[in-house]
Amino acid sequence: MDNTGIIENNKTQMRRGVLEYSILLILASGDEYASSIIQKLKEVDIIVAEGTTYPLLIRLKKLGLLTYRWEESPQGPPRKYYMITDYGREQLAGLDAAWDELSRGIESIRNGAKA
Amino acid sequence: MDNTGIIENNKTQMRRGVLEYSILLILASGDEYASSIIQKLKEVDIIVAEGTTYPLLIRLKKLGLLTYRWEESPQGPPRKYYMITDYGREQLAGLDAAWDELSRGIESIRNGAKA
DNA sequence: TTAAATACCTTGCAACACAAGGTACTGATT
DNA sequence: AATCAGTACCTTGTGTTGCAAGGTATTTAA
Repeated sequence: MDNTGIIENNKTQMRRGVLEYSILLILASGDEYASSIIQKLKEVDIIVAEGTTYPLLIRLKKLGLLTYRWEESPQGPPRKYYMITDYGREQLAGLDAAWDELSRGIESIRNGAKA
Repeated sequence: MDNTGIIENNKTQMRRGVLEYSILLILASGDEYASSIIQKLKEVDIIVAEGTTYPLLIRLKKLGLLTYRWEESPQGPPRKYYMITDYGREQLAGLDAAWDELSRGIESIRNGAKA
């Protein structure tokens, strides 16, 4: 049995849960296009694939959390800059709370587990 | 559009990522049976359904992270007490690291987002 | 024997991350 | 003008898995 398999699989699982949150957080501080979002996430070790990101951005747009505008690129095809909406900021506040709650929950179990 | 829908859905998503981790953490500090695990998770606001827990425990057992023993109950049917294995403890260490990494990642984005 | 409480488990559905594959624009090199 | 490399967008198919709903079994008490 491959030891790293379970861990790797679970890291993926953990990431899944916070992906939307992470993306909203990034966009809350400035507009970005898909590739730059992926890059920024990679920088903080939250690795995400293109095939995950594009559908997710489209979903968030449909939900009204994001909009976008096209912008010329210095090199290559135009970029789709995503922007967070007011509604998106509202929801982000809720996600902040959800993350805090989850963190507290895990910390509680962790400390309890030290017994 | 229902405001709470997105948040609720996302809380579920976040929970998903840490469920295996949470269960291993709980079992690391003592043997428990399914219903008591669910109860303990509820106490720290990590709500999980039976239909999620039973298949998950079975999966973790198949992976060799857990084993179980039957034990009589003071009331009602016998209980299946799950126990973490040595291998499970090894993997748990990896999950601890994964959780820390994820937390750090989110905190980084969050702080960056305050700009 | 019926009911309530506890505990176990399965089935079917829906959500969703990802690998792989595809399209299209730009600028540089042949 | 044709080709290639780099960048950027997007879709399809597959597999995993959380959950609601429904089901089985044991014990105790009325």
